[in-house]
Parts: sequence; structure tokens; C-alpha cells
Amino acid sequence: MSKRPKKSSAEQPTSGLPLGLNQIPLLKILSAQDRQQVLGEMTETHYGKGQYIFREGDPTEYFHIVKEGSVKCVKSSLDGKECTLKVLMPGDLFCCDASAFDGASHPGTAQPMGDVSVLRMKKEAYFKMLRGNPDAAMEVIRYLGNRLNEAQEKAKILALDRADQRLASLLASLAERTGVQEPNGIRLSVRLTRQDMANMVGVTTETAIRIMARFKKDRLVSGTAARLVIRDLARLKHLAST
Amino acid sequence: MSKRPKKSSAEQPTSGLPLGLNQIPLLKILSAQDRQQVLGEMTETHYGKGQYIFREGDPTEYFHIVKEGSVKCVKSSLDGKECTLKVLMPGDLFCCDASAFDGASHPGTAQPMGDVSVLRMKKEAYFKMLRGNPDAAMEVIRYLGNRLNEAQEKAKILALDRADQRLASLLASLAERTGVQEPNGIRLSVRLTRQDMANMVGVTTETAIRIMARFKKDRLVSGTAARLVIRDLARLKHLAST
DNA sequence: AATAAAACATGACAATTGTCATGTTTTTAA
DNA sequence: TTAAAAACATGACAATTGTCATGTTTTATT
Repeated sequence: MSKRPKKSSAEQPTSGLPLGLNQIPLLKILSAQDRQQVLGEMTETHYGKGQYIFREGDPTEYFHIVKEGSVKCVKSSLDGKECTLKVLMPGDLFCCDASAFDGASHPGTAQPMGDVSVLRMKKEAYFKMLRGNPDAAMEVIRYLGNRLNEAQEKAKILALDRADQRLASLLASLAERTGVQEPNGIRLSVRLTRQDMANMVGVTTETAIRIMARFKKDRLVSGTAARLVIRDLARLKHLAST
Repeated sequence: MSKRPKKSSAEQPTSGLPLGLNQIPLLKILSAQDRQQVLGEMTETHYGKGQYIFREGDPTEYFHIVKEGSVKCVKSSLDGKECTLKVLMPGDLFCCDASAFDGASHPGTAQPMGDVSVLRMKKEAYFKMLRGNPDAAMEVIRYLGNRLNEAQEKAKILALDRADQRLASLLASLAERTGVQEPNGIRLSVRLTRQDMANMVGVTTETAIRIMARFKKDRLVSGTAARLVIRDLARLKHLAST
């Protein structure tokens, strides 16, 4: 089911203050001095299609932050079926999925969606920093609480909703998180194939295709992977809760 | 769908050092002095059948710890369907479900399963304590990371597995978390109706009943709600991953 | 102990979703 | 710019799960 291509690629120490880095919630609460310190210990790595940032079962040595692009967090079952738990956006923490805080090995695989840039830091160093920074620790607690909420909301949707409703929820939330307003609707800034969607809502690819075909006919969405446009967010959200 | 019975019941300040309280992971890392302080600010409340500890949408003023018994954390959809996200055992934190760390209102309802005893403390007081106790804060981070893992594992199971596999997973994990060894198997120490199980794995009550009937025929389990026994944990676990 | 209320059970049937097979279109890479 | 590979598409059919109806058994309550 899964090929295993080359591991990583270009690595380089984080140069000074890369643009936008102070906006990352989990870093911006730090004092200028601490932030400088943390950035000094971080390494920036780029990943592209077909690569892995880490794989399920790997030991959790680092904690990561998405800098640019999006990363998906995936779990797979013994018979090769895959399930995408979450799409991480710039600023998001993952390890994976923020779970290195507890365990010794990654419970899931982290894959880039297109080209991404990721910051990483030795787990121990990060923990040490948190221990000395109550504000940062509280921010992480808040962040994890939020992520737990999301995960439970997702479980609820998987448990109670039909396939088309789950897909509608997914598209609506992506539109709100990553959407770019356009003349004829909201374009998603992540490349999303029908297969990707299927993995995110727990259905087969064929089912995702059929449902998307219906959505298209009903003028709720248009386009495919490279250019997916949400044409009627309101109606999509309504469908999600019907 | 849901009746709304009387709110709470007997309240009393926590007397001295109630037995077993020092074993609670989130309290035992505190210094004796801090623990004393925290316990002084906690209130113990008892709840029984048909009551609510708090309801979805209520403001999150407190954070809670289960002292005795078990508590279930439930979300419901507009059309009245319910989904049980997690069964909390003594020592578990909930707010609900540990999510008060982020939000302003409870994303789910907390209900006692049978008679329970719950400790609670003003959210602000707890946060203040955490800010001054790096060890406690790190423990909470670890705890939340663990909970996030669990929630994602649950999402994976809901997304990829069949109803019978999900039910097998549930029974296996409950057997390991709350089971009591007995001559002919492992008895679950929580009362669990077919309906409860159905809500936990995202199926209808009828489906849960049918699957349990099959499990019974195959000598994997025996008994009903009040006295549910897992007779063949190994085979149940195997079925869960087939 | 009697009665009411949950919980458990089962059948018939419908709706949803998966499986497999096959073909077209679009995107990617040589 | 061409092959090759993904992605998209659709039909026929099977498997899974839900719905509704109805009845029995067990458990609570007075």
C-alpha cells in the first residue's frame, strides 16, 4: 500500500528571525530572549511530495511546528486502510499529533501536503524551556485542550453523521480555516483529492467521488483537487447538520 | 429526548485528606503544602442516576476530578442522537472533557454512571496553581497529550472499522481499564447497557444487541448490563483487528 | 409483591455504503 | 510533447447497518 521513499531533504539552521515566526502562538508568548534561544535550537527542514516527516512507530525525539504549507497526520490499519486525523496549518504543533507529550513513539505518520517547511527542536530542550516558562506552558495546555476538543468533535461526527454530512462538515471547516475568497466562492488553499477527503471522513474513494458529484450538481462546490471551490458555504453547513 | 431532573445533591467541603486522594496523578506531584492548599479549595459533590454534573453549553467555571465511580462524557446532535466520547475513571480530569482549558463553555455533557463522587475547584484557582507549579503543569500537558492520543485512536476506529470490531475494541479496552478478574472471565466494574455500548461505538441499540448476541453465542462474553463478563479477551482483541 | 419502566430480543425491510470492474480525463514526469 | 501515472467517473451488485414494529425479560419503584 505504501512506498517508502527517501527520508528527508535540505536541512539548515534557522537563520535569524525568519519572517512571520513571531506570529506563531506557541512562540510569541515567549520573551524576546527566550524566543531567540528557542529559535537557535530549532532546525528548519523542507519536505516535498512523497516524503515523510516521520512515520507511525518512530521514536518521538523532536517536537515540530509547521512553518509553511500544510501537513497531514495519518494513521493506518493493518489491512492498509488509511485515515487522516487532521490537517495541520502553519503555527500548529505536532509530534504527531501533539502526542509526543505523552508517548515514546509516534502514534501516527506526518506527511507534507505539497511543499512544506517545518521547524523542529529536541523534545528535551522544549520541555526544559516549558518548565521555566509558565506562560508558555499554559499556552500549550490551552492549545492541547483545544486540539482535544476538535478531536472529540470529529469523533462525534464520525459516530453520528452520514457520509455526505461528514464530507459537508469537512469542506465547511476547511473553507473557514484555509479558504481564500474568490468571485465565485471560497477556494481551498490546500490541494485536496477525492481520496484525501475520503480518508478524512472515513469512506471509500468511490463514495467520496459520488458525493462530490452530487454536491457539484447541487452547485455547492466546483472543481477538483488542484482548484476546489466552495460555492455555497451556508447551504453546505446546513446540510452538515440535517 | 432528555429529561432535565434536579441539578445536584449533597455538597460538603473536602474533609482533611480523604482516602486515596494522594494517588491521583494530577495531585500527587504537588508538594504536601500545595496539595493541602488545593484540597482546601476543592469541594466534593455526589451525584446519582439521572443527574447531570454539567451540560453541554454550560459555562466552564470549574475543573473536575473523578474521585469515586465513573462519569461519562456525552455529546448530542440536533436530532437527539447521542454519542459517548469517553468513560472517565477515578483520577481523571474533566471539564468536559478536559476542554475547559480552552473554551468558555462545555462542549459536552458529564453524567454519572451510577453513584459517583466528584471533586471540583474554581478554574481560575487551578490555573493559578499550575502557573506556580511547573511540575504540575507538565503533568497536565502529559495528561492532555495522552487524552488527545486516545481521542484520535477512537476517531481512527470509528473511521475504519466495522461495527463488530468497534464493539470488540470497546469491550477489550474496558476490560483492561476497569475489569475485575473472576473465575470465568473478566467482569466489568461499570454497569453498561447495550444502549451505552451503542452510544460509545456509534451504532444503534438494535445493532449493539445483535452483535452482543453473536459475541455471546461465540462465547466471547456473557451477561448483561449489571454483570457483564468478558470470557475471551484474546479472541475479542483479535476480532477487533481483523 | 405488584406495577411500571428499562433493557433485551427478533423479524422484515429499507437505506447507506462498500466492492469490483472498467473506462475516461487530468496531471505529472521523462 | 509524449508516456505514464494519478485522479475522476460510473455501473452492477453485495454487505453492512438502520428503521420500525412488536414482544419478552429483567430491573426498579411504590
